[in-house]
Amino acid sequence: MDKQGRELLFFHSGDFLRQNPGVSDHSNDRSSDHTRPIIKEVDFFSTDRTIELPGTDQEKKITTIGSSSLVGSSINEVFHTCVYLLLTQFNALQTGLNLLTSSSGISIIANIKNPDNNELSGLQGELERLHDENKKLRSLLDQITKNYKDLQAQLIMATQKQTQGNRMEQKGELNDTPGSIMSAQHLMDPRPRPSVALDVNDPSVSDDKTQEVLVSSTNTAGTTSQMLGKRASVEDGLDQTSQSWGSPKSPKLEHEKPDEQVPEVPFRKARVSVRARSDAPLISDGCQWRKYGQKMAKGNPCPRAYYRCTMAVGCPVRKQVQRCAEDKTILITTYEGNHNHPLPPAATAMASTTSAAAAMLLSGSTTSKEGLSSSSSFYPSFPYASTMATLSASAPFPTITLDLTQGPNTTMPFHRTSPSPATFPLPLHGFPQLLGHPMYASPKLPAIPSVQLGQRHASMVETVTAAIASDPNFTAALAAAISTFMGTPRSSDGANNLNAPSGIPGSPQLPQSCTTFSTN
DNA sequence: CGGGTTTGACCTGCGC
DNA sequence: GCGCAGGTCAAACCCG
Repeated sequence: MDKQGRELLFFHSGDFLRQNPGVSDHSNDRSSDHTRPIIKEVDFFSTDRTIELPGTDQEKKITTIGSSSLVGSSINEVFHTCVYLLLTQFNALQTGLNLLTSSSGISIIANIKNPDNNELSGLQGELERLHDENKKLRSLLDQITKNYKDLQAQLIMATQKQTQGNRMEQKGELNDTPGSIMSAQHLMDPRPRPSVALDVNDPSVSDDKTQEVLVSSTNTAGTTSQMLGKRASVEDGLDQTSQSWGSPKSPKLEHEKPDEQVPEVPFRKARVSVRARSDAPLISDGCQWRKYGQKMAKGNPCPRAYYRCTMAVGCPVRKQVQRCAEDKTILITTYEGNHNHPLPPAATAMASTTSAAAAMLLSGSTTSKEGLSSSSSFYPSFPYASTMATLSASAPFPTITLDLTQGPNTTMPFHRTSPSPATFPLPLHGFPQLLGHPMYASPKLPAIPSVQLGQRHASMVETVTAAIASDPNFTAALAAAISTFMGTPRSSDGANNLNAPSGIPGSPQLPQSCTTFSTN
């Protein structure tokens, strides 16, 4: 069992774009350039990471990554490297620009107050130097963006190659499995590729024995991740005990479906816990749930209720609902599993959020185990990220906790009021990485029951765009990188992808990739 | 009567 | 091995 402790913090892009203490230190002390560390092993979840500054070393690093090592190393690792480099590069760059601007302003003021010619000339020289450096930084930013695009193209190519290789292996192992069309998301998954084809679009797939797998994989990449997780657990010899929510009863579940001959494979399942203030016994997430149990949990006077999804027979999704022992106004809803059925619009948001969060959790779990810490931040340089989404290290399952009960920023540009605080369909369809945004961290997350899905989706896109648009130069690269990291839509999903109201296959834009996420 | 809830029993994993 | 806690089952019950 992998009990690797982890804490994952989602970040608010706009926040970290504006703040970076580590870089500011550097900007004030240019002599520290030579001491900056070089990324030797990029760990997306590393907790002991120093933000680096733009410079030749990193340029070389990016060039190296962009030109080689794609084939030899895990695509996931490579991509993590890319994303991390982009983040760090831009972090440093952004801060550098801001500080330069600030420095320029100080220089001007100094000129007014001290009209000494020598000092004036010195300040002007400094100003020019700063301008030059500003230009360099901007060009570097352009280069980073370009490198990212190049790397993304290489990633796609490598993905295709690897997919082809997997098909060959799959044909060798399972003659009855159809060829699969795996998206980059699948290859982003750090786990080994499954030997079971997951192509749901293949019309030849009619075998009931594989239907559940196929259906599950149809809806989202999240399911694929979990299926891949199953495979990985077996191949790695890790986690031999069932880690599904129904772990003790999972064999029984198998018995309930005698014709279901998908092998029982233990796998790690990520949980997504949502903390929200609500007086209602349940949060309205759009799904239909049936309560199947209730227990008194230790250390909590409030009972824990167990629900399973009843929207489709055999849907593995379950959730636990329990009030916080410390604050009974806080309702803790923990989701696990992926829906194996189409979701109604109202349920898509939450399902996508939980799925994507879980996918991200699982995706990063194997690439940087050594860098994970139970008490450290995912992005220590993102000051607003704390308390937004954390990953529990003590939990038997990797669990992301999305804390919606507190927000660091009360100046919410997108705040909406709602007459019905009992429900809050999260408008986070596929944007789990933005859960750290103050908008979604409001103590009173608004419900938008009257808003049509399309409108909500559109406004959500705008919201997301605004949230990460602190710097337009970085928006495209970061959004594409993160969205791909979180899960690229399967362009082959076609009609099966009911959660993609307006998906644009192949586009690296954030909204498209996210719309295909569901809890499957 | 069908579907959902309640609740005690049971199973399983884990720590000591 | 034993006890505890988490999770699930399933019969009884409730409700529309």
